[in-house]
Amino acid sequence: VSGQRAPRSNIRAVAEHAGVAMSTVSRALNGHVDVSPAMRERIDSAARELGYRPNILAQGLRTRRTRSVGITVSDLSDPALAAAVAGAERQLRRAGYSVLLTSSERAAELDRENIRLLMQRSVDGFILGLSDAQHPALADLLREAEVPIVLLDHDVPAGLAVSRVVFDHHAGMTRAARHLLALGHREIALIVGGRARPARERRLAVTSAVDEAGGGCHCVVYDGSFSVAHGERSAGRILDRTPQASAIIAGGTLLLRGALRAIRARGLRLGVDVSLVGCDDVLVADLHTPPIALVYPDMRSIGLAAADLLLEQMLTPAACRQISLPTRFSRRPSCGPPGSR
Amino acid sequence: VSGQRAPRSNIRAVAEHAGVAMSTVSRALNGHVDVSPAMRERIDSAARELGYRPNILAQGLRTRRTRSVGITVSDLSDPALAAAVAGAERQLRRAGYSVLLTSSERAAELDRENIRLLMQRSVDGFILGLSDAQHPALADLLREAEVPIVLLDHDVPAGLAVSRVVFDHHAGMTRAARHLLALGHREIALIVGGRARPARERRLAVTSAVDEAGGGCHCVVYDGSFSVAHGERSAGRILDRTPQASAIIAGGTLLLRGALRAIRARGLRLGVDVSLVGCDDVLVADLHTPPIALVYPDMRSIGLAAADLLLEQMLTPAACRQISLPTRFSRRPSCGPPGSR
DNA sequence: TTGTAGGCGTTATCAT
DNA sequence: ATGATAACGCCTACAA
Repeated sequence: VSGQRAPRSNIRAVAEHAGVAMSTVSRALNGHVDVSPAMRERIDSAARELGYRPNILAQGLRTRRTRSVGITVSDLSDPALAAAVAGAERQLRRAGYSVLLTSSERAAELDRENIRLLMQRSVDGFILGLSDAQHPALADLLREAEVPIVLLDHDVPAGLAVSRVVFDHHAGMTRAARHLLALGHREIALIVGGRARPARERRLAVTSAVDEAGGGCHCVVYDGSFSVAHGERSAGRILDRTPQASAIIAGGTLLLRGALRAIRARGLRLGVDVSLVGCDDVLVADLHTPPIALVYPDMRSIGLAAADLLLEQMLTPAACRQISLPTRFSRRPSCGPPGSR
Repeated sequence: VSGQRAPRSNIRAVAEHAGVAMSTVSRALNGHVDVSPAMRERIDSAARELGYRPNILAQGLRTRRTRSVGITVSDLSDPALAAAVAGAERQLRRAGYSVLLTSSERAAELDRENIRLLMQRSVDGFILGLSDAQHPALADLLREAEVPIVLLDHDVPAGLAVSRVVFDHHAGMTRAARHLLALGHREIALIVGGRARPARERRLAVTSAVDEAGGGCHCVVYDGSFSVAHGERSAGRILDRTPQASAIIAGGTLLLRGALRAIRARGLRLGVDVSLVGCDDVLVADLHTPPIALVYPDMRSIGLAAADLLLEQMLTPAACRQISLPTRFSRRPSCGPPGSR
C-alpha cells in the first residue's frame, strides 16, 4: 500500500519482531539443537511474516562456505558441453548449490583468468572442462584453490590432486574401427583435433585396432584444431587423394560437420562411396539421411557424475577419485562395404 | 618452501606490509583520486608481493553490488538457449561481471525458485529465458527484485517494468509461408508448442500470410507441448490424413526433429512428397539430405544484445527498453512444389 | 593526503 | 535455553 519499498529484512529485524536476540534467531533458523520448540515456532513465524531470506553473501563471509561452485568450460556454444553443464547444474541445484559459469572460448589464458575470478568469489568447488589442462601455469593456480576440483574428461596436470570423470573413448572407438574393418575397409582415416584427452584416446584406440587387424590394414591420422574447418579440409584431402581412404572417422561434432560438408560438396553417397563414423554428437547424426554411425559419450551423465563426485568431496574431503563412463557405438547405414569408386 | 598454506591475504595484511592504514589501501586499489603517486606505487607493490586479491563477497556485502548477474533459462540442454547463454556470458565477463546460471527444466515453479535464490545472492541484474513468463506469481516476485531485468523473447508480464530482447518471428515466418504458397501449396500445416511468445508470433504470421493469399488457401495449426513427441505425433496426423497437407512448418528444434522422424518413418521424400520448413535449429538443418529450409533467429546475438542492454541498465538506471532482432529465412530443397502423391 | 572507526548481515564464542 | 558481542573482509564518512 505504501509507496516506499521496504529494504530486505535482515536477521536483526526478525529478532526485534520476535523480541529475541539475533543469535537466537540465527540458531533457530539454522536448526541448532538448543532451541526450545516454542521459541522456534515464534521465530519461524516472525521470519515468515517479514518474508525474511538470509543474505547468502554475509553467510559466506562469515562461514567461508558459499554453497556455490564454479564451472568453467572451453566452449558453452558446444551443445555437448552445454549438456554436461546442464546435468551438473541440476545436481548441484538440488543439493542447494549455485553455479557460477564461465566459458573460456577455447583459450587457455581465459581458463586461468576465469578460475582466478571464481576463486575470488570463494566458490566451494570447481568443475572444469578446460581448453588446455596441460598449460604449465594452470597447475600452480589450481594448487592455490584449496577446494575440491573435478575435471571433465581431461588428463590430470602433473602432480596435482584433483578428481576427474573420464569417458572410455577407447572402448567405443575400438568397436567402431573393428566394425569398419569387418566391413572390409583396409584404410581408415581418422580426423581428430585438439591436444586434449579425447583426441589422444581416440587416436590410440583406432591405430591399435587397425594394427591388430594386420593384413596390410593401415590408419592415417589427420590431426589439427577442433574446428569445422579442420574437419572439412582433412576430409577433402582424404577424398581427393588417390587411392582414397574408404572410411573416415571424425573425432568430434565440429569435425563431423566439416567432413559432411566435404562429402556433400563432392556428391558422394554415405555408406556407398564412403563410410563415415562420427563422435559425440547426437543431434545431427541419427536423423541424417542416411543415419550416421556414432561413437557417443553421454554428456549429460558426465555432468551429473562430476557434480555428484564434487558434492561428495565438498561434504567430506577425501582422497581424489576417478570415475570412468562408458561410450556407446551405434552402427548405422553411413557405414557400408568399401565401394568400387 | 613451508608446508603451511598461507591464508589468502586480505586488505589488512597489505596495509601492514605497506605500513599504512587499511582505508588507504582500499582507496589506492580502487583508483580513488586523492592518493599520492608514491603511495599508490607502494601499495600496489605490497599487494603484488602478497598476491592480494580482494574478497568479492565482502565487497558485495559492503557496497551492495556484487558484479554478478543471474541467468535463468528454461532448458540449458537446448543448444539454442545454450548459445544465447554463451553470448551473454561473454559480454558480461568482458564487462567484469560473473554469471550465476540456473535452469528451470521447463517448470514454471523452478523459474520462481531459481529467481528467489539468485535474489538471495544479491545479483545486480537478471537475464531471463523463462519456462512460463505469464505465471501469476512471477510478476510479484520480479517486482521485489529491485534490479534491472531483461527478458529473452518473452511477453512482458502485466504491469511489470522490464526490458526485453525479442525476435521478429513474424518477418521470417511470413516469408516462409509465402515461399510455400508461391510454390503452389494450398494447405499449410503449422506445428507449434508451448504458450510462449515465439509460438504465438509464428502462428499469427503463418495464418495471416495464408489468409492474405486467399483463393482457398488455408492453414491448420497443431498446437501442443514443445517436444519431439508432439512434433512426431502432429506430423503423423498430417501425413496420414487424406487429403494430406503438402507442406509442414515445424515451429522449433524439437518439433522439427519429431516431424523428421514421422516423415522418415513413412518413407517420404523431402521436397518431393512433402515440403518442410523448420525453425530455430541451425545444426540439423543445413547438412541434412536434402538441406532443410529454415526460419532462424540468431540465438547468440540475442544473448549478446540482452547482456548489452542489461549492462547499460545496471550502469545507469533508465526507462525499460525493447530491442527487436531480425529472423532470417533460408530457402532450401526441402521445399518443392506440391507432389502428385 | 592519510588515518580512525563504524557497519554491511551473518555466525560463533562466550557468558548468563 | 537464551543473550551480548566479536569477528568475517571490505568500504566510506569523517576527522586529522
